[in-house]
Amino acid sequence: MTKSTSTRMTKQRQAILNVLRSTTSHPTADWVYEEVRKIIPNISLGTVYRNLGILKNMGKVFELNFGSTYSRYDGNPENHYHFCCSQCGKVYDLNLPLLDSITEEAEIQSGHKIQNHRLEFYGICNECMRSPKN
Amino acid sequence: MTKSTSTRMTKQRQAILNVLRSTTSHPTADWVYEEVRKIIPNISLGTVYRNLGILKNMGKVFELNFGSTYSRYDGNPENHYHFCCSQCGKVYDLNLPLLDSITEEAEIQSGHKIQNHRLEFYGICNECMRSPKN
DNA sequence: CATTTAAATAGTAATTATTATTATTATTAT
DNA sequence: ATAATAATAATAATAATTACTATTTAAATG
Repeated sequence: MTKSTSTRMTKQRQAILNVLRSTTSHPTADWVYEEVRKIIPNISLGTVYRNLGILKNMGKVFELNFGSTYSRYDGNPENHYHFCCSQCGKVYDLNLPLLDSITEEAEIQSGHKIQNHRLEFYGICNECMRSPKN
Repeated sequence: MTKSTSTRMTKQRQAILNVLRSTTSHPTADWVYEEVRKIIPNISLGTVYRNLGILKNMGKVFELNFGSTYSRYDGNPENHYHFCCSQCGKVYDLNLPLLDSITEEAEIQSGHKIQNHRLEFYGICNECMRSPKN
């Protein structure tokens, strides 16, 4: 196994992971960049993107891409479901049990090897319902 | 109601819709563009994008954005679930019953007004399983 | 501890999907 | 036929993300 799948936990990488774990707001790469800059002022945006990708491959971070042109990142790598507000764009975690049986069902029905699934809900969040023009 | 929500079914728009309805491959805007060019050689890529957006708003087309940096389009606007191959990137339709009850459940649990949901499965498609290095 | 080696970084340039702009063309209404 | 306006082609502009490169950093080894 000379597979040198590098994993130096640099201070940049650690700071990015810490930022992601400190919020439930599913931030964008740019938001993470701005936050980490408060700690490491001269960090590069490219470093943020590269590490988000590495952390994703390491299974420590999850990438979400809803209807937008940009990705959001989730510091909770366990599968869970999301709600995305069509008005303000905020993404919320949902506390629902995982649908394990549906994965099997889909596998049997389709013949593909299914590893995981993603479930997302769309609508208007309760915050926007109170104050419509957010 | 002077809301002139234009809807001229131009030959470009119709051709785009026809192309989308003629395939189950969930093509990208660029693929649609190339296909439509076989019929209307000087159609503009901007026209394809604009019409995909209009058709989406009209509810005739569905936009999918999986793990990629680009969108795919589906000529079937009815909600249904998808499988996306992590190896070759192909997107397949799944023939599973809709999970209506989970929507209610999520609404009650979260307090948000939920309008629709999206369910996607990821893994290796049976084609890639046969010939690994696609 | 000094040296070697390779990964990681900052800074910048390049890419790429998508959207905006604009002058022109086509379609519908009067 | 004329007027009004939606749609188009062609092009330029945006914006998120990725690639590049010289330099720095961290781990490994002697």
